[in-house]
Amino acid sequence: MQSSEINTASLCVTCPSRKSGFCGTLIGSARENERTERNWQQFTAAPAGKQIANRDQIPDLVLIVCNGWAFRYFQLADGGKQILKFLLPGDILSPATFLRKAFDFSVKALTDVRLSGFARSEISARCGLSEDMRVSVAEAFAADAHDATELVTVLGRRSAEERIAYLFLHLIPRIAARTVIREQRYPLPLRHQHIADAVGLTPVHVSRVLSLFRDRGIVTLSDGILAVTNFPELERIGSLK
Amino acid sequence: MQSSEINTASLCVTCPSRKSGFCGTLIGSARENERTERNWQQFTAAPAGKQIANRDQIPDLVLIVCNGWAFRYFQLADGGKQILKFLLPGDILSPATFLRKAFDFSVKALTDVRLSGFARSEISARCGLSEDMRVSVAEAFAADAHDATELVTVLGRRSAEERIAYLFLHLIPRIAARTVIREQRYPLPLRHQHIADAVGLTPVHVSRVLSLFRDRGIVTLSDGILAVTNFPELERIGSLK
DNA sequence: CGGCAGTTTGATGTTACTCAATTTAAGTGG
DNA sequence: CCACTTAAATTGAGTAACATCAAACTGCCG
Repeated sequence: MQSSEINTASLCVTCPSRKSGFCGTLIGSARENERTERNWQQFTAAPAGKQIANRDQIPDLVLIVCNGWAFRYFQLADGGKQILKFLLPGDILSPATFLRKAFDFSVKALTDVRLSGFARSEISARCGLSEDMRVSVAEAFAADAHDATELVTVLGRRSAEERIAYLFLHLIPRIAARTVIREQRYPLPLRHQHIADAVGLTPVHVSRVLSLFRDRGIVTLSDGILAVTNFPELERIGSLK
Repeated sequence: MQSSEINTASLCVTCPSRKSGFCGTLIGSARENERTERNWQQFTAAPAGKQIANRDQIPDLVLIVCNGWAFRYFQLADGGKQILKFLLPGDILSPATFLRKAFDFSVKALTDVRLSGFARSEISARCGLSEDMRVSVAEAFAADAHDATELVTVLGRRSAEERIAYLFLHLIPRIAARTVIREQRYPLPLRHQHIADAVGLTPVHVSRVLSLFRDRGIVTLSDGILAVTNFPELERIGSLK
């Protein structure tokens, strides 16, 4: 089960999908690449569970996940969390960092992760030069906006089963774009608690729903592997349209 | 109770708040204004209840609400709606239209509204010229992202009372930026059904919660006026932090 | 006056939460 | 390899929150 990795030297080549990560035009024309390379920071490593970014922080770097999983979340006063998005290799921690803007959320490493960062000043400069760069930045915002629209709808209007099915359906293609999948088995390093925090349920109820899915032969989640046994049914339950 | 209005001729002047609407740099330097003016479309009027934009549609205009209220929503197959955001004068129907991208949602007029539109090609051209313009576009995305983060958190983790209190707290400053407010009475043209669709409840339950708020002397909503009688308590209930 | 849309209220049902106990899995040190 | 520990998952029982259904009530407009 090889996992993909993004590194500074070959970002465009290694990035699994132009649509899902911010890498399409980050490395621009050949002429400019030399300058670009120098502006990438060294890798930063973080162990599983470590908080990578804080709400209200204003970093000078636009950070990207190179390896491993992380997640954006909003911390509640009562100790609860709402997970906003799971971050896979190629994902930007926060598009808001393109501007000189504070994070709206915190970010935590889910597995061990490595990050790379790019100076915001460099991005801004490039936006002045290249239409592709501007579009690329805007696309990053637009992709997040799209996800947010769907997530709001799911949380506002769908049942527990539908929420969890939606989460899986949303993650499956993103995982598949980054690893070789055999026999519909997707690596998914989530605890029940993470799923609960992502879809607005309790871990206890997540367990019950997953048991149901298992008994009905739809999906099985164990040992960090999501095995899909009845995709059409999963889609019927979790699809928004 | 005068209501504010945005019009083509004096967008910068009339717009109530640079932060809440997209108008800060839409009209750029004096030198360029003449060209800009010509590119604004005539007003478009829509009666209350009319659908203004469809999901999956790709318009050539970036549309802005000039007058009245509208809302973005996601239509479900089962007839349900999820309202994503209420649009007040100065708000862009969808930042995604800056790119050549389909709407992620539909938009409907809540009251009678007037709209104005700007050719996307014009915006793109200006992005090439002006740093302010680029920032302005990015700010529009970032503002929506911020709202979405909070809304997801509210829907995922808070009770009915908290959701409704949050909605009011979120709307109050936006209304105040656009009308003169006396005695804590805010014009709010929402039916219970709209509130329900916005925060993921049924209109029946919205009615019960509003009765509670009224009985406890927190807020009263009737005749399209939201009268706030105990703001600190409302804030205690609806605040996210 | 009648009709309609929206709100309110009551009774009942369902979903998902809470609390608590039990099981399973994964280490860890002997 | 085996006790011991600890985190996570499962299961059951009771409860709270919100939905659903239905009926009555209100204001408004023709």
